[in-house]
Amino acid sequence: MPKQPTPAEAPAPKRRRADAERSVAAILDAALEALASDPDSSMSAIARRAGVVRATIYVHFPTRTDLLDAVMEYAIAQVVEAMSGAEPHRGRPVEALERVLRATWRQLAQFHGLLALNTARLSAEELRRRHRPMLDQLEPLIERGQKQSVFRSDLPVAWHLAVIRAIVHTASHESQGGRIPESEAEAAMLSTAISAISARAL
Amino acid sequence: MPKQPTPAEAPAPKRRRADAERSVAAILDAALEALASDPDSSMSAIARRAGVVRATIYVHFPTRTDLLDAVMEYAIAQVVEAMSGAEPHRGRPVEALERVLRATWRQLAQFHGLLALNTARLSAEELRRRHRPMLDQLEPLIERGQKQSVFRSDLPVAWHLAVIRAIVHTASHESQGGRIPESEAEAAMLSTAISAISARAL
DNA sequence: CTTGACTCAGACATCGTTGTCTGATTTATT
DNA sequence: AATAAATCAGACAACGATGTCTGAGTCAAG
Repeated sequence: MPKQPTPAEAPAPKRRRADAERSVAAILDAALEALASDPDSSMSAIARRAGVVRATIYVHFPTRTDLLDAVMEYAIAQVVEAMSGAEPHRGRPVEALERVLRATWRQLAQFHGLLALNTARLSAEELRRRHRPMLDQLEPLIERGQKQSVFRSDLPVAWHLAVIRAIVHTASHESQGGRIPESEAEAAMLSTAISAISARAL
Repeated sequence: MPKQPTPAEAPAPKRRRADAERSVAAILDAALEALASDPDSSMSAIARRAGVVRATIYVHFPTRTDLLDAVMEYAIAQVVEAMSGAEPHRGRPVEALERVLRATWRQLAQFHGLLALNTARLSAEELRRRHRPMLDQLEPLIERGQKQSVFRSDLPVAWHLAVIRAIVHTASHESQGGRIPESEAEAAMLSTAISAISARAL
């Protein structure tokens, strides 16, 4: 399947003016912020935050659902990039996990609110499908740790992944609520995550 | 402070007809179910599920917010009752924790959706204040475990509580999504929760 | 500089939801 | 059986959100 005659880049082959490109970016960023703090943010609110008129959003995203999908893809791409940048494959599993989580957790925290949104509007399967890219970054790492008997093997990988996700979100939640400072939250998250999935006798 | 001249029971001193009592109960139950599956359920939807006309809800709950508050109080009361029924104070900390979680987690799962609702409409502090009764059931248990060096003392109790809550929710989520059967989810939840908060050398 | 793409300002119809009200009917209580 | 309480059925206004449209103005690219 070689290149089509149309000189299309991979995802959005539309040729837009630099102008429009900026608008889309602004809208995406604004939507991310707005929806993270309130998943029911209206199009007006998003437009206002983006410094744009509401109708402009509809030029680029025909419907609210389309915008939501785009925002989700945008957010996940950012997280995946941060994760893979932390090289999950390198070094001993425990250290690799710490490295990845450290690099990721603040970002995940930022997008925390989006989860609520998506659990509401998407089926569980669909949601899982879209989160896949993030899990794919961690899954081999966990499996590697299991093979080395560093992580518990009596529980499925999927469970470990779910637990780690939950602990990361907990840390962001507790720190965002001012219950514990960010640095302590990070430390607590790391050590609890390790504890939770580590095999008994180290 | 002895009894007031008015023969008032503790919470709701209103003298209602048996009739109305049933309606309120039906509405509360319906709202619980409806909101758990969709936090944005409309009054119509709730009324329909309760086998009642929408106007009837407004007879007992002047506004949507009032209903939401009542539902939340109702749900929390149920959970607290289940928890205290499991006698958190009795026996060794690890076993007591297992007992309490086992008795509670399915119920908590049922109300899982309400959390999303309340995080949206309430401030973090207010939310925390209302969840207090549930935490109060667990807190002494965790502290007891820490004093016996069974649970980690290098992390605050509040953190342990948050982690436990997160793990329970994760279990309910994974099992509800059909990723693992309920019994396995329960086992995984228990053993992970213990792992997460236990001190290193048992 | 000229053209076409893009944005703005503001209006509009449509829809669903909340909250109120009325009058007729049923039901619990005594 | 009589009385008061509660529900029903259905209408209503008010509101906010989505999505569409128009016409005028602005900006990037050739």
